[in-house]
Amino acid sequence: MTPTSALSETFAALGDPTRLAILGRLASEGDMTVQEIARPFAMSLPAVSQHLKVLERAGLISRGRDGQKRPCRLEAARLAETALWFDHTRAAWERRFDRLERFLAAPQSPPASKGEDHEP
Amino acid sequence: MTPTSALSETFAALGDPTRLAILGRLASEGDMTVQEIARPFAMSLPAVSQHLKVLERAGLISRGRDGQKRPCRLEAARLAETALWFDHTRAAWERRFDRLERFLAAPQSPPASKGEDHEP
DNA sequence: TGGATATTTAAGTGATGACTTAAATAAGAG
DNA sequence: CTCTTATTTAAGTCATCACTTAAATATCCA
Repeated sequence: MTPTSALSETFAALGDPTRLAILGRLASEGDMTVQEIARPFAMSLPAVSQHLKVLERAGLISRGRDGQKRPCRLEAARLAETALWFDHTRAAWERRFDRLERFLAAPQSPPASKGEDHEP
Repeated sequence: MTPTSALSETFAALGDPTRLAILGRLASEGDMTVQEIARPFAMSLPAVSQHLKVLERAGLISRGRDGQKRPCRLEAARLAETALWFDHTRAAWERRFDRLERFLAAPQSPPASKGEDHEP
């Protein structure tokens, strides 16, 4: 569905503690202006503005306009869409296990697992 | 629970199309050696090896030893653990909506939403 | 109009990231 | 021991990233 490049761009946007904290705060406290978002961080306003641009490009937030303020809002839809990747990956993983189980349950000779020593 | 820095490191590891593809293949095809992993990619073996190191540091894969081969295995546990962030974030988001709804349902005057123009 | 507030753009810097090729290490096979 | 296979380390390059300060833009308010 979503092309891998877009997915990885979204994950890359999540791959920064500051941006993760911003999203967390938008989720629990609701829409905020850039100044409000910036307040708890020990960094300049432009730095925060740049983080917000990354989040917006990744589709994780949107911005409205309220006079001179640009309120930021979490985009829950993109969040949910991104979470799907984990579901799909886990599903593929489990499908593989099911196949393996069915194979091992068959009355033929067991196939002797190849990759040993997997807890160093 | 998981410190934000570790979470963001994991997301950063997911924020690359090559690594995302590697994980997808490990999920659906099972444990693979470095060579097998590298085969479909148009990049050198050391490049792939470096990607694997990133994934391992992020806890997303583990590696065993089978003679000269180092089979890579997806770490489903870390994957599930990472997916929890989405659950938590969505939960916080919904809690906020519940509070808002309860407030709006109260017989007092409605609070006039502040952030307008949120679909440009 | 002029001034204060909110936010972004520009331009630069140092660190990190994604590669490369060449050489090192590790282990199985003759 | 030597050859081949599997993987990693070393070292270097080029692009991107996370910031910074200074200046530009936009909007409100008197």
